[in-house]
Amino acid sequence: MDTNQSKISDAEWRIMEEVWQDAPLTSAEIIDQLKDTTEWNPKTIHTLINRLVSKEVLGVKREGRFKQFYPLVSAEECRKSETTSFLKKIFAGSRQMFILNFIKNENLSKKEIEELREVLNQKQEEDNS
Amino acid sequence: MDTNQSKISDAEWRIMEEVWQDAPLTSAEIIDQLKDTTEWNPKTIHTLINRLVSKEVLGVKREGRFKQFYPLVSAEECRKSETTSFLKKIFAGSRQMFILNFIKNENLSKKEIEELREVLNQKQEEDNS
DNA sequence: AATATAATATTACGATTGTAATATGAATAT
DNA sequence: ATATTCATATTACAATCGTAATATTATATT
Repeated sequence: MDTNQSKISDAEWRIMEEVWQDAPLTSAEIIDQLKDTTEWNPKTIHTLINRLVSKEVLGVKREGRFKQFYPLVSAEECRKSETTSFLKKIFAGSRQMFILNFIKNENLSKKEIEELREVLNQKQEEDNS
Repeated sequence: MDTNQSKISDAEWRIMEEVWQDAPLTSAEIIDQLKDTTEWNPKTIHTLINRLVSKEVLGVKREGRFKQFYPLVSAEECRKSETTSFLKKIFAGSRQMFILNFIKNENLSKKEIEELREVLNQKQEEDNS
């Protein structure tokens, strides 16, 4: 089992966010989206897109004179696998250790804590049904 | 403010774990520790140690004919900063989004959920005092 | 049709990372 | 004292990443 297939780099991840949010997109559209939130040169964005295609994370279909890009992997999947590597590296793979640490250290707001308790309650009910 | 100073790579992180756990250590000791859990060539471990020294994450003191290495940054700090970059990349910096997702997706065991609720309760009491 | 522009492809280049090999200097064994 | 071994230092090398520049091809304009 290949746990760590082609990872998505930090910069590439920004591209994927746009595509996940609103696919399919042409490179021009992606570039346009990222105009506001990054300082990247369009050439750079092209490079990133192409790398994602090579990694088989982005799919391409030609639509007339343009190419359109769409995700080949879901954001969910990717987040999950990134979370797993993160936990493995930083918290020896222990979710428990991580989450306790997280709650302790990240000073969550009252509201955040409330919300968390909510979710946990629900979760627990599910389990008991 | 430099948010993202010299990061510790995946492989380097394994070295740091040993040193955090039981410093100071000589390179021979580090190598010995890692014998069980990795397949790394001792040369590789030396390289990693030296890089950590360059990054000023490991300190060195000469003890007679040996060098001893000790952490210059705490595990806490490092975990925290890694957590921050992770959240920034994967969950647009949103702790809330992350943790909800985490609880939903990671199927935590009953026991884990219990424990979580415990911690949250305590946290909430602290806040209310 | 010729030229300008826009889309796509190819190439570049230094930094970091994983993974060492080689070289040197110091200490131990014979 | 010399040879061997161990600690440390220097060098290597391909893959990935951030950050593009240049080249080519296809379309739109005049």
